[in-house]
Parts: sequence; structure tokens; C-alpha cells
Amino acid sequence: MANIKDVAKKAGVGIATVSRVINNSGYVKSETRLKIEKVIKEINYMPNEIARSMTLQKNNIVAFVLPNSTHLFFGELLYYVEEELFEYGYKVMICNSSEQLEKELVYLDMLKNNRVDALILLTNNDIEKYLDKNLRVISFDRRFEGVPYVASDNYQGGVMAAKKLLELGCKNFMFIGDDAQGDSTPVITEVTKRRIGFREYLHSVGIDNVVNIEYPLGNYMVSTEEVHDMLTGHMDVDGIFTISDAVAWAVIKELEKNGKRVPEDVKVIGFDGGRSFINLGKRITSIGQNPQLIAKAIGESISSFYNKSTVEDKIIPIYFSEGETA
Amino acid sequence: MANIKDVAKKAGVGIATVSRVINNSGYVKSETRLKIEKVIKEINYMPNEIARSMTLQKNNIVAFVLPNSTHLFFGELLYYVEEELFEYGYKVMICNSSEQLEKELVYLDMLKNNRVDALILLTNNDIEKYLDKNLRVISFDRRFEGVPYVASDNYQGGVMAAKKLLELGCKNFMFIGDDAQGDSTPVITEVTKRRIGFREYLHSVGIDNVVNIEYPLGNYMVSTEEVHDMLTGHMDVDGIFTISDAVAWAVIKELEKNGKRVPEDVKVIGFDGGRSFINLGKRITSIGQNPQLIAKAIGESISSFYNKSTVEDKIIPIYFSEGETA
DNA sequence: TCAAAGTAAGGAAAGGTTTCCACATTCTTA
DNA sequence: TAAGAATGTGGAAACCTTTCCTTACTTTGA
Repeated sequence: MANIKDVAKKAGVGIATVSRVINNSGYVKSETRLKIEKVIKEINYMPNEIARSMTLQKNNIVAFVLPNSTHLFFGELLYYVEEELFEYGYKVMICNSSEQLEKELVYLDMLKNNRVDALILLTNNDIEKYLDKNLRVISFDRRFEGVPYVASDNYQGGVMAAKKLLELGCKNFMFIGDDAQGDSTPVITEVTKRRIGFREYLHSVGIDNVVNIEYPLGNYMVSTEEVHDMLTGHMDVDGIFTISDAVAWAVIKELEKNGKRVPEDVKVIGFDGGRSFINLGKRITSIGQNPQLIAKAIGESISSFYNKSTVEDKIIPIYFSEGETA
Repeated sequence: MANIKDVAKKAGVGIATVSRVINNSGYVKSETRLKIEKVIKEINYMPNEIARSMTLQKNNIVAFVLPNSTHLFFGELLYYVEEELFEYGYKVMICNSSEQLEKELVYLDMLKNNRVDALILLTNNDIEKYLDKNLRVISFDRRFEGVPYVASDNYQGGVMAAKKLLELGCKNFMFIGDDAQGDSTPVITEVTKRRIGFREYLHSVGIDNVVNIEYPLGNYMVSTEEVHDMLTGHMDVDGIFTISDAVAWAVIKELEKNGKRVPEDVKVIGFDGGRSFINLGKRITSIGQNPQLIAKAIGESISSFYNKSTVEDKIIPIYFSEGETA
């Protein structure tokens, strides 16, 4: 492939001048510019980005490390992040950790060696000590010391769900969601705030007997058996708020199997926005996260790494998504 | 960050020797090796991959260009491709074309400039003329001159669906699927072969009055109205084969709305494997594609670029996925 | 009209590797 | 024991840019 030297030789100019034309910087006589541009077209010269990265010490690559891109919400987020960063001229490298700490760490090393410009980190692991201070990191839904983060307003989401269920006349409440297993882990999951918002609001109106179902962090799906166990002994609840739409759907199926009508007998509110379930019969009532806004915030944070030294945290509003299950 | 020169100086050896240790190549006295390894650990040296790419003229990056990673099957394929290529030491760059030819072309240029090692191409556009002969490309489900491809055995999938529906006693058949709009486009879509296999098998047993519904290539979802139109005037069909599970699901909903029972009155077979619909009530009977096998084939093709000059095409077997809709 | 400012262009260093080549040392074996 | 092979090591070129620095020419303005 043709390189900048070929262009310079053929145009009868110096390398530096060609570089100036390409980057549109410094002084170049318009006559010279035209001549060079003609040659570039003629021999179909395209600047070698690797060499450019070499000198500039940056490569316009952003890596997105996440547990699993096939998870509905993560997949959507990935899509919008890619779309957003494309506008900024970044390329996105995808790194599924597949929930394996080791793979995540291998990726972290790889990315450091590849001098990626930034890292979007979405993890359930406590990898604080592996985070190189030279690496620009944005985290989503998890807080690490010194790392700016973007998250939905999960607390408000919990409050919103509680309010809605109260409004609809529910009396016996249940929350189903994964958890950071109390305080044993130093990772503060944003996701836990859904639970906190939900329970605190109910507490504020004098309701404290909320059934609380926990299951291990990072399980994005639940099996039929698990749902069965969750509901056993709690057939009196009439208002359920779940950590995700996927879980909500499983719960609804199980309720119906037990002769309960949704929403007549039990109201169910999910989380994420119910988008993926639109074509599947009942539309799930849900607290919506907005992946597009989140992606936008992430994009802004990443690009602002270059202007300011500190990047602020961002909380993205959630919204109520009307459905047929509450 | 420390570089190879720092290591060499601190260890009192030459740069070349350090390089030999890192790459485990050539002759190095084990004494020297130990000394160098100690220094590497001490100053936490990690080779700069950009510089390495510069000299080696390859960067271990594979780009996956596809219309939309949020499409269920594509998303799964992406996941397994990433998993597979990780084993080979490749990183995956994700490029959603969002069905825009222009974005696809911008990406193609970008990738060429970045000297990616290979490209996995999944497109509905006829971009043959933009494909640089120097770029290693594997295509999935589309055939381009001189480009090796990987595809499911779509023809056999069509045959399999036809056989099954016949076996179940269906008399009036319908095929719903997108199409390359006849021969007007030079792109040969593998997807069309599902239709061909289905119809040819039925033809071979004397059935030719198959209702054929086409809609534009690249529409991975159908709206309620579209499905309504598709079925209007065809309420006598009792065996339907659709291009995807997503479409199958929409069709089932519409049939049920019209008082038809599935599978009692009408049998419906989808395509992709019915995985995503497992938790959503009825399990869809489906012709399954195996994204894991496909990813494996793609990985092998990419790595074999380095051994042989020609890479052969690969057809991946499909399988019948039992469900409750046929 | 001459100095200063503005415009134009090229040489060369720097960025961090790998690898070819040359040289030096040690081991084999006839 | 000397020639040849095997082992060990380092210098320097090459990969392709960007950019600093220098030089040179042109314009401006007092």
C-alpha cells in the first residue's frame, strides 16, 4: 500500500508538507495543496492509522467491557454506545467477560497494552485494584474509587414503582432482585438502589412488611424453578416490583400458572422499559432505563477526558413505561 | 510507561535480547533470560502493542460489520464470535451499519486505515466494488466474488420445515420471508435459500400452490399491521414457515387474534432456534441455526488466512428445534 | 527601505517494536 | 586440535506518521 513518502515523491514535495495537507494544519500554498490532493487520489493513498497511533500515542479505540452482550438491556446499550462513539470518530472494541473474572483481567491487560483511549466498564467484579490509573475508565452502574460513573436514577426508579403500586391500591408488596449480598462486597451496585428506593418509599408511608427476594448478583435470567420457589408461601402479595423485565415476565407466567390474574389480582412492574416484550402478548409495565441517553452521557464523558482532567458522574433519568401488567 | 529500552538498560543487555525473551524466539542464555524477566516484573513492563503492530503490520483486531447487533440472532452470533476469537488472541471491533450503506462504507475505510487483520461481513448491501482485495474478509450469509463465506444450511432448513409440516398433515402452505427482490440485485442472499428449499421440496411431492409473502430485505421485525396484511385472504393456510422466530411469534399472535389455534388449526415453524422465546409462554417450533458452530467456523477461517492463501466456504448444519407451535 | 511579521516548505527526530546481520563465544567431532 | 556448527548478543534498519526546528521567501508598515 502506498505511504506518505510515495505521495511526497510523486508530488515532488516533502513528507511534512503532505502531512500538513492531510491534517489540514500549518501553512500550505493552495497550489501545493491541490497538487498533493491530486496525487493522493491518483495512487489511492490512505494514512496508516497504526503509524499515526504510534506518534500520537492514542488510537481512537474505546473498549466496552461487559458481562454479556446478549443480555437484552446490555445489548441495546452496546448498540447505542457504538452509534454515539461513531459520531466522535471512535471505534468500539467489545469485550464480553462472560462473568469470568479471569477473562476480564486478561482483557484489561490486553487493552492496556493496546493503549486504548478509554474503557467503558460494566462489571460485577471488584476489580478496583486492577484498574490502572493511567487508563481512562467510565463505569456504568458500579462505583469505583476515582472512576467517573454513569447510571440510571435507580433510586428514583424504586420510588416510582412503589408509588405506582400504592396508587393502584396494592397492599402486600414484594421486591425481587439480585443483590450485592449486603455489605460483604466492597462493590456498590447501583442496582441495589432500586430496592432501597422501593422500600424506603413504602417505609415512609408506614409499610414495612415488604417481602424481599434476593438472588445472586449477575443472574440476568431466572429459571422456572427459581421463580416457583420465590413465590411459594407468598401468594398473598398483590404488588410486585422486579429487577428486570425478563424476571417480571417469568414471574407473570408463574403467577398465571397458579391461577392469579395479572394485573387484576397481582400487579407486576418490571425494570428496563418493556421494549423487548412489546410483540409478545402482554406489554409489561416497567420502569424504563434509557439506553440512548446513557450512551450519550458515556460518549460525552469519554470525549471530555481530553478537555478536562476530571469527568463528573452522571445520573440519567428513568421513566414510567405504561403496560398491561399493573 | 516503561518501554523495552528501559528494560534493556536496567538489565544491562541489548534491546534485541529483551525482544527475544518477550517473544521467546532465538537464542538466549537462561541466565540472561532470568535477569531480564526479573527486570520486566520489577518495572512492570508491558509491550506496547501499537508499536508491535507497526513493525508486524498486523494488529490482531478483527472487525465485525453487521446491520444491527440488537437483532436477536446477530447478537448471539456476535457473542460467540467474540468468545471464539478471544481464544485465538484476537480482539473484536463492532461495527453496526444500522442498515446505512454510507456508514458501512465509512467503517470499511476506517478499518482499512487501521489495518485490521480481518473483517467479518454481514450485510444486505451490494458492496462488492468497495471490497479491497488486500483486506481479508469472511462473509456470513452473503456471497461476494472472491470472498469466502460461512452460512447455515439454509436450503436444508427449508426442506426440513416442509417435511415436518407435511408430516403433520398440513395441506395449505405459506412462506413468509424477506427476499433479495428476485434477480434485480446482484447480492445472492443465503436467506433466500430457505424459501427455495421449502418450495422445491413441496414441489417434489406435487404441491405448488404455496402462498409466498415477501417483504423488503433487512426488515428483521414486522409490525402488527404488516402481519395483518400478510394473513388477510389467506385464512385457509394450515402450515406456515417463517424466516425467523421473531416473525413467527408475530404471526402466531395475529392468528390467535383471528380465532385460530396454534398448533391445532395452524402449524407454525420459525427459524433461528427458538432460544429467545423459551420463557415467553409457547415455545416456538423452529429450524435452528447454531451460532456457536458458525462462530467456530468463522474463527477457523480467520486463523487459516495465515496458513493458506485460500480459505474454503463452509456450510453449517441446522437442526430441528421441537416446540409447541407445530 | 529595512526590520518584523507572515507564509511556505523540508529535514530529521521521535514514537516502541522486531528482525536481519554481524560478531563473539562455546561446543562437537573428525 | 582445528574447523565447523551451535549458541549468544547487540547495533541498526525498518515500519509510517507527526511535529519541532530551521531556512527561505513574501508581505506589511513605519
